[in-house]
Amino acid sequence: MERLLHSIRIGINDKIYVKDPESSDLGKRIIEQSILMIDEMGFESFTFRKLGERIKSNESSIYRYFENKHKLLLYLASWYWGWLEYRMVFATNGIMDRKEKLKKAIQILTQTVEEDVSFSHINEVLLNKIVINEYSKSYLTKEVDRENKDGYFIIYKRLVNRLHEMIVAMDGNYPYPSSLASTILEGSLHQYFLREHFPMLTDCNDVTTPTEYFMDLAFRALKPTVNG
Amino acid sequence: MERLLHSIRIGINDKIYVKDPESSDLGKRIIEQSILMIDEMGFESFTFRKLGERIKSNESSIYRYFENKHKLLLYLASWYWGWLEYRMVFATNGIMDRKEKLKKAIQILTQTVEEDVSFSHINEVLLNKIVINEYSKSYLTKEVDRENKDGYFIIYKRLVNRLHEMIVAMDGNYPYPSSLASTILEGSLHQYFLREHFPMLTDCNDVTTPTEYFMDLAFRALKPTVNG
DNA sequence: CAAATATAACAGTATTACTATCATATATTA
DNA sequence: TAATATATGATAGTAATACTGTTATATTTG
Repeated sequence: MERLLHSIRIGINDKIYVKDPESSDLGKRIIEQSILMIDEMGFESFTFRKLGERIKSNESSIYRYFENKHKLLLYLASWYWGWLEYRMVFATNGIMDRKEKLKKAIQILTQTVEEDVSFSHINEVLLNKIVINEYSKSYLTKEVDRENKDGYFIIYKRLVNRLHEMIVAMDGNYPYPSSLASTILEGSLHQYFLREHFPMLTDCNDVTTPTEYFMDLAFRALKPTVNG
Repeated sequence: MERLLHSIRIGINDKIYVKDPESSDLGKRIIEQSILMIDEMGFESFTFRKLGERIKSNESSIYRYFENKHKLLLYLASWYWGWLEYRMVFATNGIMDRKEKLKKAIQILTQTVEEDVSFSHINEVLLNKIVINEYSKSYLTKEVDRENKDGYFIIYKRLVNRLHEMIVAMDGNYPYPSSLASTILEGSLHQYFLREHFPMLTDCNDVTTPTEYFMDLAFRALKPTVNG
């Protein structure tokens, strides 16, 4: 599993980038260091000029990979969701019991990436933090409909849909499977954020995880459908 | 009720502004027109220069009310949550039955502001749209802990806490009342956003509302506590 | 009417988010 | 190996942003 993950390639919509960052050493350094820098200074303070200084490359060279930092964020987010999707599909693959399958999916999707599983240039632990702190900014824009049309959110949508399908498989009578799926994914990012910055607004802490909360919530809401 | 709402004043942390915008005609025009402009062009494209042109005032005059547009957003958001809090407290005030009280609270908090109830310079319908599209940006920053310490999010926190208390009152055994409260508030903003831009990711549409979804979810999760 | 205060007008600065041009290094292929 | 294509680097430049500062002119208040 570990080994497999090291060599997977996440298929990202090629409209997001100008030149594929996986195709060169400079491209990989752009990805690697932008993750470190966005984590350190936040997306607002992060600029291509600063990134250029950091990787000892030129600002204009970075523009040859990404039109702007917004597109870079879309790339990082797509990679993250693609990576999570892969892990989820892999982990739930052999499970026949629908409840167990959904359980495993929720576990993978709402868990933090605790240990650094990365072998490559991408640090998934930091990328997870970036998604918690910055992902909303990638779609809360006036361009969201055009960018959605261009397929920039396709991996995220596919992931929500996979969860939706597992919910329907377990309880075909539940009336809000899509909303529950999107609530679990978005809500878990939010609970992690609250745990860090607004502990009064969450029950999640060192001992209780967002995973436990959403696992409990989902199975209070869902009742197994008797298979036909 | 309508009349009362027209004359209420939301008590907003005076560190958020340099000069109280409620204290002058220019201040009110800043609030009034910034709501219209942020709704039209989005928070990123909105600038004090443009606002100055629109209200035929000077950029530097606007800076005498708000340090920057981020603080203005915090002001608008605080006003919105304060207004919602007022409506919720008012609407649930006389209700003795704990389940009915919580129901009413969830209804007020997750409903859109359908009709323009505004009498004053604040358009609550547009403000609700702004909160859906921009609120996350007010706290997803590197300054969140300092700003939280300075009390910039106090009204929102109080609102989540009120909902938390109603949840506990109805079901004292439920283990995640804070998380459920924050999920309902944040999640309903998210479901409204999805309904508008990612309809595949939600079951909410013209006939099904986020209110129905969260009402159903909350009461699947909670079971009345037998009063002692 | 005088004094205080609020607002307007204008200028100026550092930074951002790019775009453009040209030079040079490296890789490819003929 | 020379010619050529491609990638990257260095440098300059532009319009816009996010302010700050100064001075002039209204408007309010005592």
